[in-house]
Amino acid sequence: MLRLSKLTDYAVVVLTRLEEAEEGGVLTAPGLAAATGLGEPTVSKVLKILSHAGLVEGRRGAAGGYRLTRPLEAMPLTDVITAIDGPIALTACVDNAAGFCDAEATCPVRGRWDPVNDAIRRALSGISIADLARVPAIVPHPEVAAAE
Amino acid sequence: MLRLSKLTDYAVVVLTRLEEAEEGGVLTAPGLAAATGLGEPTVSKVLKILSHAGLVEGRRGAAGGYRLTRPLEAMPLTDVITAIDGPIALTACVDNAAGFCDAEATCPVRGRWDPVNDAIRRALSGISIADLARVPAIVPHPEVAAAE
DNA sequence: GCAATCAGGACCCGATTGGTCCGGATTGCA
DNA sequence: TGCAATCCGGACCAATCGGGTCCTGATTGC
Repeated sequence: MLRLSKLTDYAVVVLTRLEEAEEGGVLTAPGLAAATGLGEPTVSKVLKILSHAGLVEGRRGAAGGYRLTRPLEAMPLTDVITAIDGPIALTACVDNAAGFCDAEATCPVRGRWDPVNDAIRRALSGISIADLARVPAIVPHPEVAAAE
Repeated sequence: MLRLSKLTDYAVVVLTRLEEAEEGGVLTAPGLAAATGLGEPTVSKVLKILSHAGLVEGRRGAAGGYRLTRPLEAMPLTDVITAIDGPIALTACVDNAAGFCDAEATCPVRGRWDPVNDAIRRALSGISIADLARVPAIVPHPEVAAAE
């Protein structure tokens, strides 16, 4: 798998749409939901998480909404993943997260994945949300273009 | 998260142990289970998957067991991950896997994660199981060494 | 004062994973 | 030739986790 959560996927979409439509103003959660085609509660949830992480800024009140705190080019993908999926670590038993294992003595994988985590972290840190945003992203359906 | 399954973790352990103890012979699944401290059915399951992927070779019969088909140095981590967790792809909607989305027109993330998948794939392909095996792996417990 | 919006949490449902077990096939040995 | 040991393949169940929804409160502008 190595799959990250759908929320992260949604986050990228929302962030992209935020930068597209932002013209000095703010966008509301329902507005973003309509623009992205996602459910309103889900979009709201994503925005709340992103706001918590400082990637977007929420403004309450009648004319409230959300606003980017930084341009997407200055927003590495790792920030979004970390915000939503937590720290980047492939296994449950990472450096300092564990602390209690039923069989710590016999557990043969302690700390072993660190280089892997590091490699992934490095690979991801070179990608910004802007890099994902400018991908064409609308390609003809693969099954149509090249039916397998 | 970005977490991969525990089975992959176990696989690395089993493979490492397999190379350690192998001296031209084979190791049985129960033997490996005892050596790794994992459950016998689980080890058996891992070995079956690895055998399916061609990473190990199972020999039936009375003096049967499992044997590595290649040295761990020639076994990239991606092979193990692919064998157990399936193809490396971060989202459900990857290049050719989808084909049917309820809202394909409004889905704004189509094919967007490809560069990310590629980056991760590249980062992981440079790591072999041997690289993980030779990590000290037994460090003093983090909570003891540096209580947070 | 009212309406609109964000903020935070609780909650439930579904899916995926982890783990176990069983019967069958194959091989070596007595 | 029979037996025992082992792998092989599948089905099966329980549990954890993530996805998604909803509700109530706090804040702000009109």
